[in-house]
Amino acid sequence: MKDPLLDLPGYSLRRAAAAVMGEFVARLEPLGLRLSDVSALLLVGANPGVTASQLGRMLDIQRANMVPMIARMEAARLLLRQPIDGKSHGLRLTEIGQARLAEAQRVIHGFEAELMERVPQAHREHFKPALDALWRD
Amino acid sequence: MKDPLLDLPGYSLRRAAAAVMGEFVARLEPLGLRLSDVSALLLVGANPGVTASQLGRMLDIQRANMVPMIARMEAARLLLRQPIDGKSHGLRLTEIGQARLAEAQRVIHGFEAELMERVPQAHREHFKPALDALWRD
DNA sequence: TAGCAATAGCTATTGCGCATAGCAATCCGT
DNA sequence: ACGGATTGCTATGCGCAATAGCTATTGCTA
Repeated sequence: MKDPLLDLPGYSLRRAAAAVMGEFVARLEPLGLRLSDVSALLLVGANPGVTASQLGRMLDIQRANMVPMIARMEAARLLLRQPIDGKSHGLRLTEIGQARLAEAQRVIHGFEAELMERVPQAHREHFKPALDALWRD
Repeated sequence: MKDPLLDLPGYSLRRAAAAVMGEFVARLEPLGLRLSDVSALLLVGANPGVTASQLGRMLDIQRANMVPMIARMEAARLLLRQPIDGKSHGLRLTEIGQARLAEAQRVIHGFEAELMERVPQAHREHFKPALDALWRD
């Protein structure tokens, strides 16, 4: 059976991302965290007081889509919002949030290490730089 | 503003795939084709008579999700289903489907060329092999 | 300082891709 | 001939992201 897709780098990118993210999501499941939660957790942890808008810009997520995400994490007692002025709120991790972040970080680092192991050593150092060229200008 | 995500190869993979696929989808829009349509079009074009199940296995798409996809493409007169036996149908491109495939191939090849151009030359030859190691065993 | 554009947060809705569960009909190997 | 596997299908739900539109507040500038 011919498969012309196998010659297309773009298809390789798509399938590789799907496979890797699927596995990552599976490892996150025991923590009760979604993919998007983890990035927010990391970013709020590293930048206490950021607003939802700033977060959205860093993650390239629309403001509208930040709302349910923040609400869910707040409901899970992972973070809290404190008013900065009349229209902005600063986000900070609760203690629960910090603990969950620490767990997530263990998962992340283990996962990233295994990910890089799966890339043949000859290509390893080229992996991230090549990908970064495609989305960071 | 600190961004710990930028150090994670997995995040680079995710964002690169999203950026690249977004751009690709945009170029497909004038043709009235979805991302998943294109892969089906390519595969049916290269393998006339394949069944939806075989297609699904090649693309790693569940049988259940093939149904609306095939139905849509059939409704658009891109392909037709002819019974093989009492339960299977062979898929073939119509003339319209073949013409649309040819258009899609032009888009694809142009896009793939530009994609590889955006990968710094030093990393270029490592790009696809590294990705393929992550999803093809 | 008054006015106005930009910003922050939000609601509501939609689309895409993918997953699971279950069903009826058909095929095939022992 | 029978039972397990396969095919195509319905129905449904989840996660992520996009768009349009709204209110209130902020902050620049004329």
